[in-house]
Order: sequence, then C-alpha cells, then structure tokens
Amino acid sequence: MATKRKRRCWLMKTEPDVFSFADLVARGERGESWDGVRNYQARNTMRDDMKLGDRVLLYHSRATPPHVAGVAEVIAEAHPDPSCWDPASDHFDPKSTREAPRWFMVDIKALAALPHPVSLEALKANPKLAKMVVVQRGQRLSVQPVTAEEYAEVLAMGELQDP
DNA sequence: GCCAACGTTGGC
DNA sequence: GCCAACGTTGGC
Repeated sequence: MATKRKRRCWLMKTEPDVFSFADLVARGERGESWDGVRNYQARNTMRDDMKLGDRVLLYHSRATPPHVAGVAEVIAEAHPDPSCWDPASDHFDPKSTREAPRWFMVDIKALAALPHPVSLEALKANPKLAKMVVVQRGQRLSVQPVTAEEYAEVLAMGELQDP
C-alpha cells in the first residue's frame, strides 16, 4: 500500500485589484490556474511541492490593510504556464520554450472565506506566528510554505472551521 | 506614490 | 563568478 502523503499548507499572494479571493470564489469548481509567477523559488514550490488536496491561504497584498482573505485547495498539480509563450502577455518569456518550459503553475479553487479576515498586523502580533514566512521583514515570496500549526492558528484567528 | 529590500541581468 | 545596475515587490 502506498504511503499516504500528509496534506501540506501554503500561502499565495495576490493583489485583490488584479485577482481577489472573491474572484476565485466566482470561478467555482473550475478554480483558477495560478499563472504569471516569475520567481524561481515560488515556481519550484509549485512545481515540486504542491499536491492535490493541499491547502492554500490566499493573501491580499497591496491592500489596506494587507490580509489573509480565505482558504483554497490545490485541484491541479504543476503544469506549464502558457502565458510565458504569449508575446502579448506581460509574463512573456522568450527563453521559455514548449520543449523546455521554464514556468509552471498549479490550479486552485476557493474553499471558504475567512469570516474575520486576518490582517498582516494581526499576524505579526501573534507570537505563535513569529516564524511564519509572510511576517518576515523584506520577505516578498509570492508562494510560500506554511506549517500545519500556522495554518490552524490563522484559521482560528479568522474564525473559520477547517473546511 | 515613495522607497527599502530583494531578485535578476549582463559586462567584465 | 563578481557585482553594479536595473527592475520588481509590497508595506507604508
């Protein structure tokens, strides 16, 4: 019998003016392909580590205040991000070929909004979250790991039962 | 809109 | 393979 992999948790940033948690909710069961990531570390996380059923905290950056808005689930594992091949796209990368795609994405769907969105300030004020990546100074990774404990704590702060 | 922090690029 | 210049992120 294959060993069952434990569900892992992640945090993904999005600018709500561009694509918000409400937009993800509106996508329903189809979810959304998380295209446009052009950072190698974030890409590696999506390509190598994010698996079906993993949970994602969706974080609204450049919002007032910045906050965790809701929880999503990985519904498709890594596949090439076609926006890198589109010359009209802001994310076009001439160095990425169809034979050797450089950029990958996962698909996620919304599970539940936090009844009480959790601000960055609140995250920083919680000693249990002192090591959480998103609260580290100068930290700007758009796809980052979250421990099971941190995930549970953020949901508790947001007054959401684990969906 | 500012700008500190950080990642990437490319000349050498 | 160093590192200055440049571009981007994202809190404020």
